[in-house]
Amino acid sequence: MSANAKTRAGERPVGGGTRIQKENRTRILQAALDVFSENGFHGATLDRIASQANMSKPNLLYYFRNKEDIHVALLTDLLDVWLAPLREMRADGDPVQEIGSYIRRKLESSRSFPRESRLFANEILAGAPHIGDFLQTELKQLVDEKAAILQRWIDEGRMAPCDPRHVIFAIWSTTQHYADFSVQVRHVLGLGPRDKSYYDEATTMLETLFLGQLINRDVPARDVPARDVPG
Amino acid sequence: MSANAKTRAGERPVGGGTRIQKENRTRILQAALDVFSENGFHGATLDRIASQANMSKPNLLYYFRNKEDIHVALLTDLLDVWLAPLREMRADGDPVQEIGSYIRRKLESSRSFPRESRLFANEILAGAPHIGDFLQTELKQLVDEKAAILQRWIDEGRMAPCDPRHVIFAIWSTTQHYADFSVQVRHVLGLGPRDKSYYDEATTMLETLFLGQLINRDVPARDVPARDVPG
DNA sequence: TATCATTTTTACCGTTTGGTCAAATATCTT
DNA sequence: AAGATATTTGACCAAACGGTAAAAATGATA
Repeated sequence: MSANAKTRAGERPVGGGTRIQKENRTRILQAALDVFSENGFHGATLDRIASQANMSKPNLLYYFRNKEDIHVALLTDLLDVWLAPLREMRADGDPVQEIGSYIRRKLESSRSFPRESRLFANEILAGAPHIGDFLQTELKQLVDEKAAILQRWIDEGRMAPCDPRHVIFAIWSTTQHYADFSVQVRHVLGLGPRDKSYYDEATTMLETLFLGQLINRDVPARDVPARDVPG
Repeated sequence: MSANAKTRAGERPVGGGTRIQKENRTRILQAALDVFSENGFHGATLDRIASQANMSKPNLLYYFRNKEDIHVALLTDLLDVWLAPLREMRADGDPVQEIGSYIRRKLESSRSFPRESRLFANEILAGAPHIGDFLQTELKQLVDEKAAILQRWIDEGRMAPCDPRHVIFAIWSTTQHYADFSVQVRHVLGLGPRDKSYYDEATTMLETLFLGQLINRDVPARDVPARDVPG
């Protein structure tokens, strides 16, 4: 007699649901990613998400119980993508190689998933109300693990002594900057609203920076060693 | 006969207004800074701002015509503070000195004005709807000007060839990270909710990084030069 | 094709929110 | 103290918002 005859897609049946449910879920999440990443949680409305998904609001609420559930679903999906580049860092490589390729992976991630990056940034800025747990457990664990690799390199004299976790912070901030603050980057560089051409320059610069070749301390001071630049 | 007998504080009289007006304006702006920086523009409500300022909502709206005006007023005040550290960069110093002290100023700014930093970050994340002009004109101009100084150092062979504007971006992102993403930083480091002790480590690390001493490429590979770390 | 579960829509509700208005109160000036 | 001006408040409003209920439509199944 099935006490729960009336199924509700919003309750996430274990098996994943019907074909229509899967389709509509992803449609909703795609639309929600657009709207949340552009307006933040409070700036986003169910009406806008629904219309972006070509769907009525009650229909949307048939698949997700409420606004927060959509947000949490997006964040949860996000975390794997977010962790992936760091997970790939190997202990048996050398610093130049490993840090260089980590930077490239992170920049590529910013270029490919700017909406996800902004969603994450918004959540952190708001005080991480939904993923505080994740930060304190899973993320902290991974960072500690990878920081130990860097610490090893420090002990070997291949890196300067410093808290390696801050090195990771620096890579996060510089690379994500190009997704989260892209408006500022483009305005300062004088680029158009969709122009992402700065990523190549950014890659060059960040590799140079993190591989310790930005500043040449051997050139003492003053007096230019004749360059072909006039003026 | 004075066609405008009824004065409205919200219309910003040129002279600055009465004593009470000045007091209440700053009270409101302080409260609004708290609320906006914690919840973003859409997450903030006039009721919360008013109660934070120990003031009724209609009274608040006597001093500012609407919510957006408060936000714009905060942003406008902010921009000077935001630009100050970069403005101080001198052309006649040397790279190590100038970049080092710029980083320290920026970090100090993050530590002292985290709410302002988050307000700014929120505005950029939202697409800079209110300060797009500022970014394209005033900020771009200043960056171009200071980038020219860095370019000079590059031409002199004292810095690696790269787009110096991206160097500035890197300094912005790494330093502001400690204000905007402080929740993440604290959770990963395992610190309490108000602990800012990480700023010293951050300063050390960022100076090392930007002054090109993070990685020692002279130490070739493998085989540890005997350290007192077991395992 | 009849039956049943799933999906979608229409109409609606209670609350919150940004904002107004007119009256009441405080402050300043003479 | 009186009058004018500046400030504060309580009552209120329309729109937007998150969310619900129930019926209608669609799809699956036998």
